Amino acid sequence: MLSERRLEVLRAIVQDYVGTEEPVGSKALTERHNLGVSPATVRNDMAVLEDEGFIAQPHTSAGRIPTDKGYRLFVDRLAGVKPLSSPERRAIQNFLDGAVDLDDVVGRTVRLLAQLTRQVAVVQYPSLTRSTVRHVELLSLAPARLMLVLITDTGRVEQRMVDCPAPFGETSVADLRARLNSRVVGRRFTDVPQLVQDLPESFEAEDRGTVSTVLATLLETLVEETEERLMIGGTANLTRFGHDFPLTIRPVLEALEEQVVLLKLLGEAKDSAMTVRIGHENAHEGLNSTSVVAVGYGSGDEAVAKLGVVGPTRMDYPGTMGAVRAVARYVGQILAES
Amino acid sequence: MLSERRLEVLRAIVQDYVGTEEPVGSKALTERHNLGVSPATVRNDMAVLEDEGFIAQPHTSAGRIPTDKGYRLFVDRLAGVKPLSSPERRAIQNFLDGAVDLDDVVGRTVRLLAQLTRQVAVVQYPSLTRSTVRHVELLSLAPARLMLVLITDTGRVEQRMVDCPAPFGETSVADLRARLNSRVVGRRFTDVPQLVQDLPESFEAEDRGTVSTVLATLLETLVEETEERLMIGGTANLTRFGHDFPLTIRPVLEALEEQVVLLKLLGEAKDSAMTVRIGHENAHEGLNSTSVVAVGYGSGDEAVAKLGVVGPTRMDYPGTMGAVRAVARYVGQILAES
DNA sequence: GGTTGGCACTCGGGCATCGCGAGTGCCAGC
DNA sequence: GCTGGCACTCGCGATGCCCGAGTGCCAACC
Repeated sequence: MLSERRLEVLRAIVQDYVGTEEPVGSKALTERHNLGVSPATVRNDMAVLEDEGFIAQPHTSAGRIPTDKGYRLFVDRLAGVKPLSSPERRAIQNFLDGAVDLDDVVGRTVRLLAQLTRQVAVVQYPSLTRSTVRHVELLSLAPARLMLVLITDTGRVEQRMVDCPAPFGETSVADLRARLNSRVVGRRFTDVPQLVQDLPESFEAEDRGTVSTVLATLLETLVEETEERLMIGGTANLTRFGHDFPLTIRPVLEALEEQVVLLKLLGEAKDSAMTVRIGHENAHEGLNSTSVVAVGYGSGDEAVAKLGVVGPTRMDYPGTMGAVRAVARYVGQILAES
Repeated sequence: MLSERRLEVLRAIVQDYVGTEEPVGSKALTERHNLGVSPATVRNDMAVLEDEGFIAQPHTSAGRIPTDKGYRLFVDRLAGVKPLSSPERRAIQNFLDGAVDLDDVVGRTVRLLAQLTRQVAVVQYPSLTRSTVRHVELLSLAPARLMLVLITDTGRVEQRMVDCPAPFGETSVADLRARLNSRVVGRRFTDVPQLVQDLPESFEAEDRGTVSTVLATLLETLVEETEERLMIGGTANLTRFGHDFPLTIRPVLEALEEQVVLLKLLGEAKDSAMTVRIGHENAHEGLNSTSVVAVGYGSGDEAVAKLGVVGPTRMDYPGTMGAVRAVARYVGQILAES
């Protein structure tokens, strides 16, 4: 078990390294933090910390830098979440309040988060999985062609064309629309399949084919659109990483372009709790030298999607976590209002 | 006026430089292209080309590299547009054919273009300005709350909430929906305002307020959504730029994040014709060392939006132009079909 | 035992030096 | 107008050197 002071030394190392981006030595440490002991003592502590794998030297006779394990300990036990200043909070609220629709909310959130943390921001669109249906609309475009529009409680709208096997009259359209809505409005996506299962039977034989087709399309939309979309921003901040660019930045940009990777990344986080994945804790190789701070957000109690930032392992964890949490909270509010 | 051979020398320089990324000297030139003259002659030609500002030396006693002006001449007079191979064409078509909705089409197009050109791809969503209305839907969510859904011929769907000044019955909703559609379906957005101008008058006094509100929201949507959205991809390709990264890549990433800048960039291009803006021809400073190749695409004859790529001035212009043109063409087809 | 000052040692980064070679401009000759 | 020759330039990479920050260890001290 590490003594109190050694933890203190680790904390100091992390803080200094995050600030200066340079390996930190024993002398500099004692000068900047009054630990009450001499550099020699700190050196001994550092040797222990290195043995335990919390810090490492890039090369002999250089200062120490935290390892992933070191950051992990720092995040788990040494760092709190730094709350934002109240001007910052106000700025967030003002900025987000101006949004006109869902796209705008997400867009603004990304920009806000990127600016606040000076890192790459990732915001997932509210998932349809946990959403409920606000309305299903059915429009007749041609005798045998319908348009199906699905509106969710999070303000998302999806539409699909449906080619009917047989002409489908206006009254039938209205009928189906009404029955469909009476069954699914306010219900969860996951519940919809069983709720509409027996619907074709209640129609005339000639219309059953069309009704089935419409339902199939609806279910397909629910499934298909459950795969989530997301928006990223602040990639220019990647250039602040280090000076050994090409190698560092490349794989990160590549990873960021693969939505699947990002979705998995965010998805791994447990529900609404804040998750921090450090360096090699990220499954994806390209992100081995980055940390991901993510948290769920939602219009109610439940998280409907995640948002977070991707930055160098050498990041200001307390500040970043504070910003991420605050933004998630406000976005949740905005969504609940609309 | 430059002699035929000098133009040939310029072409050779551009081609070699694009291929090798290194300043090209007189000797190497004569070895790789059989110009039928000696290095000494080429040196004289190069001196002239340099005087005229088409090429430059990074430093004394190094080879020459093309200037923006040199690339311009190359693009205008020396280079054709390289058509894609037929396997490539087939691949494009297959890839795009799998798209399920507009978002998907745009997303696939971006990825395709980025992959094909190995550069940063930018695709603008089909503009609403030139679009026509396919359908307007009006749903009653609560006695005094409506949802307005607008569907365009390019498959885009926009929706807005409308809070009515007074309760609005179902029959009135149906009435308004029908009249609205009979007037605007198939018409251009720009024509809509006058087409619906006198609509409130034909309603009962008690409903006029609501009708006006709905119309106001509709017009607002038309205007608001005329400001275009776009999608970018392939930013990882920026890392192939040069080896002097941070300085080069940073401003480009920043510019790419500002949608306004990009929209202006694409917008500057004349209608559907292919435009190439080289280096300093780009108004935005961050893009001074990049070239933009853009072209309009559309579902019919007219361009409804632009797409293009952003890459280093040192790019394979014929190949890039070929890819951009081909992709634009196929996307146009896809949109026309749906 | 933990802490401290002292000391020899290590090693990377920065800087000046140097030689190589690609490339140039110019000139005289064809 | 083209060509071969030639002297010159200059950036780049390799080499060697020094400096200083930082370390590990040890003996002394509390």
